[in-house]
Amino acid sequence: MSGFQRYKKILDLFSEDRSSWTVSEISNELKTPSSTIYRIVREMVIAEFLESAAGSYFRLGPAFIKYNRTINLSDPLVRAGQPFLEKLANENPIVSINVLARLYGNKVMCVADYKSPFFKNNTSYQKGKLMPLMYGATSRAIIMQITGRRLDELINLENFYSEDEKINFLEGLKKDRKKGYCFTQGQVDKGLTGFAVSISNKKLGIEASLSSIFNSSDFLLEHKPLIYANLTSYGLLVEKYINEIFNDIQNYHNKLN
Amino acid sequence: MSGFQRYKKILDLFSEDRSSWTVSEISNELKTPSSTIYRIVREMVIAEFLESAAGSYFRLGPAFIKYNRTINLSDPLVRAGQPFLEKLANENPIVSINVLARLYGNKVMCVADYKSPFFKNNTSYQKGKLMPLMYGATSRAIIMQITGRRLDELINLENFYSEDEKINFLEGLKKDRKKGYCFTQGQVDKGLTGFAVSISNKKLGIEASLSSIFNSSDFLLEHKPLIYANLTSYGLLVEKYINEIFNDIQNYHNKLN
DNA sequence: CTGTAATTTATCATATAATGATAATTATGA
DNA sequence: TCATAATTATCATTATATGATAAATTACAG
Repeated sequence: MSGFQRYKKILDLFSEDRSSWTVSEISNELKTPSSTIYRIVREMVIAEFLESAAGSYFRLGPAFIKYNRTINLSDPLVRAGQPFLEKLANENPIVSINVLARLYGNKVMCVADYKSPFFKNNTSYQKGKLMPLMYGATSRAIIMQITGRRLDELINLENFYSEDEKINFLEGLKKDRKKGYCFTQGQVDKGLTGFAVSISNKKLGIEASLSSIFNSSDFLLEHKPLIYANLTSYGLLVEKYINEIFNDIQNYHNKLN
Repeated sequence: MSGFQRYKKILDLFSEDRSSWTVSEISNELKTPSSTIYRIVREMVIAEFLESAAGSYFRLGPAFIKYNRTINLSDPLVRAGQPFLEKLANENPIVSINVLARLYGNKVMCVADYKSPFFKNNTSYQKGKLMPLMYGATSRAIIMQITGRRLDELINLENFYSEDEKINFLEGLKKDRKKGYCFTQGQVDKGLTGFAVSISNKKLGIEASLSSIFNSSDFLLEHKPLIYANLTSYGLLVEKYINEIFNDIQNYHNKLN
């Protein structure tokens, strides 16, 4: 164990299911003497990456809340897109969850969402949760904008049942790219139907999507044109704002130099 | 620079105003050779605490979103209280922002909030933002539950204009403790009025508050009884649920051993 | 309140890792 | 394509982490 790994290995023990650990539990789990763990934990407590809780347990600290807030306030995708999610929900013909998601490594992460007031179900795309790249409209609208070697790399990380399935997937992707949007039913969550368009900004390295998710039971084919029109127009709007934010950032940094 | 500080110093450069840095900018700012910074940044990129953006800039990475989500899903205060914020908003006589906040070090941090659909203003208590301990009902309901040496320590960290002001503050706190709730107007945000009750759980080390914040222009004295009744009853409910969660956690850990 | 066990901190010789100057390689953009 | 900037690799030197142990502090049952 060396460098940042030393700290990360400890942080990674904390999960939704197991959100508090004692030093001796960590020590056992990582097979590392507790004097060492105590030292490292203390460092992270001082830095607020951990905090001590009752009964000599430790849990993740407030630093994560703080940095997460910084990301939210400064991420061009969130800044540009967040304000439109509610409007999009209001203009959709049926109740919906509306999601901004982006590529992180080889996974997709939702970074902002808005749910219509009377939408009852929950989608798996929750803010901060990593989702598979190959299923659902939200993810598909992201991967469909990627081509060439980059796409190959990502595709090769996935386990397809067969070569045929892989070719099939790529064919479908190509068609969606032509159509300009993705439409899937029940791929990620049973009973939910998703629509998505791509959002991208090369200069900022943003590979993302804007999607609306509906109850399959509410959804009728006649809704499709309006949903598509809404997503497309808001998608373009978000990209326009991302670009403006990029210019702001550039100007800011130019001023500094 | 050593230990965790090495990493934290870099992370702390990133802020809402300056959310992307190049290696050479970091190198200048920290007066550290860029070969060293490159090595450290690379480590953090691998760990997803940083990610590279366009134009050789780096920004905070997805790890923070992930860990923040873990905190949200597992924090007993959030888990117990989040579901009630919307209900509280609906039962209040006028539109409101409803906030769960807790003590972190010597600051107060909002960990969950719900805003009535038609509430226009914004409060300074945003999720993840650190707020002063001495102003506003939200903070006051937290500090008023602290006594003895702990209170002295926290009070001594604050800069009061005079000894008189300090004594005054402590007197007011005592009165609020007796009343069972706090009520302030315009202490943090002009034009906003706040009500708050304490939330605590000794076993879990939770020192927190539940508060409702209103537009001062909407607020009438006749609203007070209902607001107070709502806050008190939901406050007790939240504490009850926190306790249940504590028992769950205990059982879980007992099973593991 | 007291004694005891558990938790946390301190110490220190040794092993290990970080540093930074420099060179080599790899993107990037005109 | 070339030229410049960004990134990675190398390595001797310096600084830090490690972990066994002891000491101190805290928690808590009686």
